[in-house]
Amino acid sequence: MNKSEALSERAGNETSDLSKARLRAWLQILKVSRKIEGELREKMRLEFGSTLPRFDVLAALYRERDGMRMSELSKSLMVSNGNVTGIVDRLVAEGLVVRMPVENDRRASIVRLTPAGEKDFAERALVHEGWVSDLFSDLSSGDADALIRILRNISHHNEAPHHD
Amino acid sequence: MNKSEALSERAGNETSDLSKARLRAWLQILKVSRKIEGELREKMRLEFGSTLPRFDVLAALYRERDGMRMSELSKSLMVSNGNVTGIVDRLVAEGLVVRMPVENDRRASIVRLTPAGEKDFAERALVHEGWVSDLFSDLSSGDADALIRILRNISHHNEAPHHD
DNA sequence: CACAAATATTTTAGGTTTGAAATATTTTCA
DNA sequence: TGAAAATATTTCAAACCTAAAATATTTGTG
Repeated sequence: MNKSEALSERAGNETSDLSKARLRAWLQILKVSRKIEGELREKMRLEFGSTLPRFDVLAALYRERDGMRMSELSKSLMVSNGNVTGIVDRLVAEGLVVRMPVENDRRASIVRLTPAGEKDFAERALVHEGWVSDLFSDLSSGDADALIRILRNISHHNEAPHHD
Repeated sequence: MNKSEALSERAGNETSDLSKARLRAWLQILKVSRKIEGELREKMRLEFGSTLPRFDVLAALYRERDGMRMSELSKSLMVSNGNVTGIVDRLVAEGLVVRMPVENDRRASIVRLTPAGEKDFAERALVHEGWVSDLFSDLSSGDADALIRILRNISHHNEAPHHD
């Protein structure tokens, strides 16, 4: 705790100005992220008859054309294992991804895009980028860079400590 | 569209550098917001045996001590009506809020904190602010202000148009 | 007044999400 | 080798969340 923080602390449970500024920042992040997510969810539903979580899975698989394990997928998306199971099930039912067995490990399976999945995602990704750019049309190039820099700092500090 | 944007547009569906910067900014917002939300969810569960959505409802009601209608609550939290019904049901079961009839309008009801709800929330809010400040401990006062300014711009641009 | 339109909320169906338990398989090591 | 530990995934129960339909009530209008 630095000097000005220490000075502003009192008995009884008051909190510092810095702490309050950080709380405001967090609430603002939450507000923007909910608003944008809601807009994108609606567009996704109306234009593609699909959902954001499915789009996220397709995006991850599009970056790894040889496919990913379920566990890699859930780690990359930062959601639980059980969650990915259901989303992949639906994408399989839609014919956009397939599950393939892994040589020498019958516990695991590799998920990858079908040709239809690749084609659909490529189209959707372009449209999606346009939506985002529209929703952020007040964000200048400089502010975008500043935003990314500040948020990366926060991300890095909260990076999950990896086991060796 | 400004000159450099126009110059970087091509036939066929390429997108501008600015559009890509905005997309990166959005993905970074999403990443931070998921990470922080996950951390807070876990702390909320372990320390209070509760959840973020319930905390959010309590927070809204703490700001409006005379209570709010279900519709005001869902508008303020930016979630659907039906969603709030379930969360309030659970808070009622826990004894933290009550539903009261509205004079002259039997369709509506006012939700407000019980004394136990006020007491519990006041305690939790202090702890919560501490968690947030820790999670954002790399965020300087200046960066917090910059972040808030930039995000407010985005919020305002995407403000729901109100009906008169 | 009657009755259509508007409003406030709940209910419903379908999907997303978590954490924990269950299942299946592989690896480790005594 | 063979039991225990570790790993990969699915299943499960409970909660959250949305959009749309249903219910109940109030308001506006001919």
